[in-house]
Amino acid sequence: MSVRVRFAPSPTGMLHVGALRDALFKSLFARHWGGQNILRIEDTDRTRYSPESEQEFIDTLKWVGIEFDEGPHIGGPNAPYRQSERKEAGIYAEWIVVLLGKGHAYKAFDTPEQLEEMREIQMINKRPSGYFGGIWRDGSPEQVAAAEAEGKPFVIRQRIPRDTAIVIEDAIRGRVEWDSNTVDDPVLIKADGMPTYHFASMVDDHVMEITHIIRGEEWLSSAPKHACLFDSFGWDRPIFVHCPVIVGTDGKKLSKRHGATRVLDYAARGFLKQALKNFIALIGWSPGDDREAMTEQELIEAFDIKGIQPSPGKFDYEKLKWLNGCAIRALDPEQLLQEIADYLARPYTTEYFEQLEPEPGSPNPKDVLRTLLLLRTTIETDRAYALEAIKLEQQRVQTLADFGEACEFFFVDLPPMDQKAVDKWFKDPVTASLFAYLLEECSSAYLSESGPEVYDASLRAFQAAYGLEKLGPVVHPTRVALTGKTTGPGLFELMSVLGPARIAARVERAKGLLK
RNA sequence: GGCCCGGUCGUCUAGCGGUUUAGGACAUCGCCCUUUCACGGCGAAGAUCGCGGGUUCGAGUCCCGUCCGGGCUACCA
Repeated sequence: MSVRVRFAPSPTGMLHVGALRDALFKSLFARHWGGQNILRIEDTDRTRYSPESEQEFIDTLKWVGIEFDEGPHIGGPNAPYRQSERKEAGIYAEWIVVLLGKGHAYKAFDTPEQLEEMREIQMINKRPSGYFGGIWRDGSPEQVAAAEAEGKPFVIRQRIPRDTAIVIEDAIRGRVEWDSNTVDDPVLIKADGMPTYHFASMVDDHVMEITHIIRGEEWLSSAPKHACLFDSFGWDRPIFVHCPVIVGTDGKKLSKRHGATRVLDYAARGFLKQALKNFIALIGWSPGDDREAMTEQELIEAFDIKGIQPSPGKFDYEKLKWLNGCAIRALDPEQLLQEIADYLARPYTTEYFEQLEPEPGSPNPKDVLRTLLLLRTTIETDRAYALEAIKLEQQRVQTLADFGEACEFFFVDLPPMDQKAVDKWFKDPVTASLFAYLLEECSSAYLSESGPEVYDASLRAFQAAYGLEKLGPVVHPTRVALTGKTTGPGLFELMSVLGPARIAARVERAKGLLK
């Protein structure tokens, strides 16, 4: 039998990195075994469901390149794939009748107040809290009929067997056992007729022939209920795989406090989908050897449940950046340029920086946005020039967003000058001669189509002519004059890309700044 | 309160009773490369494997206890 897994999110907000990890593991697992990956929307809680959120889930999944073989957006043999629609189709009603008939479920007419009081008493008595009986679990048919005749609202609960052990064999944690007397009777059908997760999900997993229930460890405590439900129906249990979760640096569940958790924000910050997936896969999973930077194909080939760690992992932003830098360097320049163009074409990229609050220690979002828009314009108007600039910066950035700031000096007429750099490098008397020399060189025809080696030779000729011991006094003032900064690509390479006209204009301006 | 899960360098991890002076990676520091910043290369520092008992000739690896952390304990998922 082929492997079948499902990503079954409840679209109640943004798609965060924890959900992405969940989806990624399943996708990798399905691809590894040549099985099917199914998308199912769990929207049985109508008060929390939002269609915008569902759209965000689909958009995000599309961006990261996690694909499904069946789902609400593409259909499939098990349609519909939204639980609200499956409810309308009568799927859950049909199965609850079966369960009721077998005596594994029962109607309970307790009021919320009664349940609340029950739990309080249980806590005080140091007993497991939850619904273990009351009058309805063992209510007589007459009592039930009477309550129904009165029109009292009711829920349908699962009848968990008592005085026995419930054992599951988890693929990551091994054998886990519960005393069934500590497992309460969960609600299967709510008073409004909607199924709960416990019921809808398990019924769907069976109907859709899911072979592995891969989910976060927060579900482990409900696993005995789910296992019992399969047993009650007489269905084969799928393999349970309870994955560790991703937590924030404080060890708590990832939330807004830990910085960005929305996957689309990572896209907007200029992370490559392959780097993000690579990084996310490495939290809680390892190929078993020392490999870290891996391609999609390598991840699929290496992915295995045996490599999943039982303990939760923290999200290390620094390592993500490193991996992203590796991914950028792995691209050939043409691909990279296309990647950048796509990145800049996405509306959310600009939107993100527009609404981002400035933070001390990181570049001002306004500046990032400005330089990014400049890069976009240049790619549109002078693609070849933009490509040359990007080639030179490819080795020194970590995110796509970094290209804006890094390439800025290539694209503006006169780059903004770093005053400290000017103060440091424009005071040597020889600098005036250097600038004069550069202007003269630029007016010579031979420089117009020159490569880096020609600029190299030209500057070294100046060094020799003035008997300078080191190249520094030549290189540094020139760099500041041309880029406004003390850091950046190799000077000769950058000069070759700028060309004599731009060089001349910048040197001319720099002359005016000399001490 | 109850039930369950987890615990190896700051972080992600390798380890599946002996080849371990516990390996790799990120971050940190140093050196090299070099016109700068990066990239790359080399190296340093960093974990008595939460703690305490066992089992064993031998334990990070098995068992028990304990502590700490987390999850669940909804007519949420």
